Amino acid sequence: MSTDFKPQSDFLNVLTQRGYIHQCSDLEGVDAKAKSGDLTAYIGFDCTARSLHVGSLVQIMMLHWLQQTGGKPVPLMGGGTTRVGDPSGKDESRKMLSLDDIEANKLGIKQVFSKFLTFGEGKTDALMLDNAEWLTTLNYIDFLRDVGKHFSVNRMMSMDSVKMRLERDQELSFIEFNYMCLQAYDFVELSRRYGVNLQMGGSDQWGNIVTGIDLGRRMGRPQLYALTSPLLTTASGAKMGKTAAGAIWLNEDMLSVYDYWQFWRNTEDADVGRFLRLFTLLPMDEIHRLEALQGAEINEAKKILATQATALMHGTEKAEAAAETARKTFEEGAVATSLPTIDIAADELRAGVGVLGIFVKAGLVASTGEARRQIKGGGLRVNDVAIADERANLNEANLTSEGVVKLSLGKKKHVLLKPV
RNA sequence: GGGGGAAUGUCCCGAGCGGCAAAGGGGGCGGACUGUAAAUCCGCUGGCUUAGCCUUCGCAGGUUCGAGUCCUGCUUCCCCCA
Repeated sequence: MSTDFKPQSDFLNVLTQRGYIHQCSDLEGVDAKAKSGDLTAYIGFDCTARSLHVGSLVQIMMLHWLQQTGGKPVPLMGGGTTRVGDPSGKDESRKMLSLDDIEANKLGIKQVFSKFLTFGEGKTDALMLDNAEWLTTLNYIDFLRDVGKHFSVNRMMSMDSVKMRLERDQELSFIEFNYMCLQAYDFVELSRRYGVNLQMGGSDQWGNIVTGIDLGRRMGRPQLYALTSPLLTTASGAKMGKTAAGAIWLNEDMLSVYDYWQFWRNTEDADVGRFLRLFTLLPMDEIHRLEALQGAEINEAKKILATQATALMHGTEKAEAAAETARKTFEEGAVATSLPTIDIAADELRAGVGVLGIFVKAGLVASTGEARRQIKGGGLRVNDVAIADERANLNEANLTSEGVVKLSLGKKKHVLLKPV
């Protein structure tokens, strides 16, 4: 982003200081709107999974700050656009989701917003919308006549995302063009119906958003604005929140609070400051203090990051419980009974169960084959003792004084086995 | 419409004289070292009831003791000519 701009509004001040801004179509324009309390911004969320993951968290936080600084946030469910599918950045087209799946996903995704936004009828109350509201009733011919005539294919061809595909001889399907048009139309429709004047999103959405601004101008809407956040990667270049174990989901039924806390606790040193700004509400001077910590001391900052970020999502109580579980597990080496737990029938345990199967059941390894391999590499432990023999059995003798068996993969992943 | 190429381990990229569970990367997981970090080094990276068995190289057939590899047809993608 341009550097010498000095925002007047609280909104842009916060976003600038905390590093949320990658590109903006008109900083002065957005600033003026924000200052006059006249800023209504939306962000679209695809309904492709039952839960959003940390990749969407930057966007959610932007909506949060907008509301805190006097603007009106509008999370938009892509109930309509998900039926088409956004092919940007994909090398093969996404498989089509059934309407039932999309509905179910929508319900799952919605939950999370109430934790970050206040909904209601007031001026700065958040508004939850779904583009199925206007997209599903769209008539193709009408759409082409009223909206389609405003799209300049010439202009769309010159967009980076499109140009890149063409230059690389990569497939660019017709559906992708349509997705762009629908998203642009969303912006205009939101402007008409709800007075939305700003669309935010990840940096990969820039082209789509600007197309919307252009369409708004052609269709006689008041000036619309675009603001994107940087694409989040870790300091070592990996995509945020993607691990082999799975995405870092926001919904508790997809990822336990403890694992969510652990995700933040394991932040790389170089990311701590950035993440504190983006994913906590801590004041800036506190963040400056924390990110200045050196060496092992930075672990204190990581714990604060983890607890703060987890508290935003799951509440302070659960966040602190997760922090305490981690403290017992890692700092005391004790068995914290609050670790993720699976049940086993007491009779079954009495009879003895094979160690391979039980690690699979605990979800620590994907197959007995992987369990075997991990045992060879010294990666599986029972009550903190590495398993030497893959044919070993567990029985009541393995119960700790807490009445559980602690199963571990590596040094960080633990599951308790509890007889019932 | 004609001609030429491509599809490989269900994360990706990619080698593969008829003997192949299939080279090599990346990514991931584990071990060592650390600070639950990074970097580095080492191991692993189809499934199972594991001295063995089963399933994998776009799809369907065929040749062969034996096919990722050869033949035929099909599908999809790319390039060149029209």
